[in-house]
Amino acid sequence: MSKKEPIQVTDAEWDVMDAIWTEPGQAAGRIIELVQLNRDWNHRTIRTLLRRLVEKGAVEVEVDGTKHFYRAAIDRDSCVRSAAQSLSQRFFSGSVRSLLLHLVEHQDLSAEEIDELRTHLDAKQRSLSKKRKGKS
Amino acid sequence: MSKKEPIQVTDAEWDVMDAIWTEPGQAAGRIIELVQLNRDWNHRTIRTLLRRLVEKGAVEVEVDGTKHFYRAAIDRDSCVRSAAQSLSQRFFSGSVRSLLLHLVEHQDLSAEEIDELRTHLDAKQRSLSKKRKGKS
DNA sequence: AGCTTTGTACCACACTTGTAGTCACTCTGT
DNA sequence: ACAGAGTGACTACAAGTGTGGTACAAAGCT
Repeated sequence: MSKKEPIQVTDAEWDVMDAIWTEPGQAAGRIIELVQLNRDWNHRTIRTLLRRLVEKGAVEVEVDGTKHFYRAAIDRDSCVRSAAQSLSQRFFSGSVRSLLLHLVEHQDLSAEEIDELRTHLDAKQRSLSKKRKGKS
Repeated sequence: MSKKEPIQVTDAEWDVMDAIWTEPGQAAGRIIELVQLNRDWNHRTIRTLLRRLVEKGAVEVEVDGTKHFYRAAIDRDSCVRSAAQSLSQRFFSGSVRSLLLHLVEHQDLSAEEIDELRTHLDAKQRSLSKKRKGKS
């Protein structure tokens, strides 16, 4: 019975999460390096963000003597999923389908991207019907 | 040379935006009614949110004597678009295509939804190739 | 052994956000 | 004309965020 509320990660914190997802189990020094590839932040700032992520439960620490090693406690894919869900919640009263339709309609997609998407949809549909057959 | 930064609307404020998008050009009283259909907020709170939205430039006021009439200065579709973009920015280094692929892969879609999506993709692709032909 | 670097813990501070309260004015019904 | 309801401007205030400073211990270099 933990994490009922989905852990609210802020914008700045995402950049730290990214570093941790990229190289799990690193100490603060390395994480700071990684983050600083993208953001021009003081190492103090990044340490603070790390601490807050740990407090929030988004990141776990393994203490070894004096050093702390960090790894994500939340999975990247589920973060994407829940972000997408909150987006569709906000604009399409929860319908991911509507979100997808909107994106297809309003974002500029190249012909190749459309093709790729269709390929994936086909695969998805095949696996769906297979599952259905096997199930019922 | 205005609005370079995309106007940061907060969660609570979205609910007010929704009311304004639903019935544009209403006075505060009506907007408060609309918001209160969904949220149990004090009318003070909603007035504050309205004021902040005006300050941010997300909403425009037309003053008529003593009353103010509000209408959105930003378009709903572009809000969805930019939200989707910031989402793909965060998780897919800006690629909306990757976001779409991820959604198709990881969100549960029914067979009907997949069909619908494919139909839209087809239409999209047709209009694309038409445009390409007409252009170059 | 002492100084420098590295690392963690705690503190600071302004700005934003959620959630309202107060003041002052106007409109409306009696 | 006055009381009460509606409306807008300004104020409040705690929690959350972005950004970084201080203090102090351990580790490593000279």
